[in-house]
Amino acid sequence: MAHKDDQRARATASLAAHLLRTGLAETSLRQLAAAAAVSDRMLLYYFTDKADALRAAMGQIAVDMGMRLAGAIPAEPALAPAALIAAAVRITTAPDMKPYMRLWIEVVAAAARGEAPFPAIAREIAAAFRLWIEARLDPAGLPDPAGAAALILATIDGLALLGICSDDNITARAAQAAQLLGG
Amino acid sequence: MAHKDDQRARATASLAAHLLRTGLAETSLRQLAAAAAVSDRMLLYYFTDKADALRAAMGQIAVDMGMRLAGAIPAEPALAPAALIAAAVRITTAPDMKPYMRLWIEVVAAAARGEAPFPAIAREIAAAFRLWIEARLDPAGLPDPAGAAALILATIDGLALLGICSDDNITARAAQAAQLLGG
DNA sequence: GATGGATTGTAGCACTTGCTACATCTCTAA
DNA sequence: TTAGAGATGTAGCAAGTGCTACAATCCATC
Repeated sequence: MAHKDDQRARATASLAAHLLRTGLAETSLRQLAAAAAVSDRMLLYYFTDKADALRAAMGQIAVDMGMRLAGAIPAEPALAPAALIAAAVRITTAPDMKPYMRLWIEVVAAAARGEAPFPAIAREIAAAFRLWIEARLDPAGLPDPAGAAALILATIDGLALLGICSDDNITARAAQAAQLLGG
Repeated sequence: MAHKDDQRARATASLAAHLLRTGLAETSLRQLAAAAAVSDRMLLYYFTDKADALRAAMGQIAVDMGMRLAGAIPAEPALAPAALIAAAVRITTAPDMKPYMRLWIEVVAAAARGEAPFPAIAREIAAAFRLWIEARLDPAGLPDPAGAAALILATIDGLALLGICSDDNITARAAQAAQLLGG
């Protein structure tokens, strides 16, 4: 049993790296198994089914990303909206964050399609993101801090989306325009 | 030949409606054929292959959406950024626009995955959107009007994305926060 | 009515999908 | 040393995928 848990953990890490590298383009059972360097038969021994494997990998990724963000912007002091936008955009458009943001867009789209297990995952991650922003947002003078936090999240996600279907130049200029709001 | 073109046009309209209704969740050849009320064999007679059928349907949808937007905000007079954001958000978050925005998100994700014919489609539509915004944006006092237009596009897309993975309440509040920027 | 192209149906191919039945192997506890 | 649980391989299933070969039908022109 210990061995099985161990192998499951190892496979989870491999799958997480695979998803960050390739997005959701190669997520058939056999492709996932190859990425984890096991047979598809064994993948379904470590995980109850394909959705379980994806769930585990996405959970790992969410934890990774959470630690990155927590380290990047401390919870104190709270920032004014413009400053928080500027900081958040700077972080999430950095090159090493790109795989995370791209995967995030794909997860949301899979959720829109109703493809298990992504609807639940997307809701969880979005909520966590939003609370993370809200915790760092100075509510002074804001009629609706939660709404403002959600708007900041939308702006970040929108920039990530733009990065997929526009060239790097115009995307960078949009990010810069967002940062200029923060002076 | 005329008959074939006619049938192709009819099928294109059916496929466009189907995509708006179901997104990209049901896009196998047989599902598309059922949506167009023809056999899969005939779908591949009207179109050269599946990608061609999707391309035609998406083209139709892009035209539809373009007309809606053109009618919603006239090209003159140009608006200040805040006012344009407010107007654009009001329009793109309206209920009858939701299917278009949801499909758009799915198309971008399919493009990220490299799934033909979506990469090309996504780039075309994003560019058209961006130019549409830029044409309505008063450049006075803006250091980079094109970058500002791209940011507005990102904000709109981000709100659409938020609408998929957050509840309606918080999404509406984010949209309202965006509109408040416009006074 | 015959001819020939345009149109349409039938049937299927080779492949991928998620998943499973069953046999075999390994390794520990008695 | 053997019984039994855990771990792994082999093989395959039923369903779905995009697409195609082939034959049949329709319909305008000669």
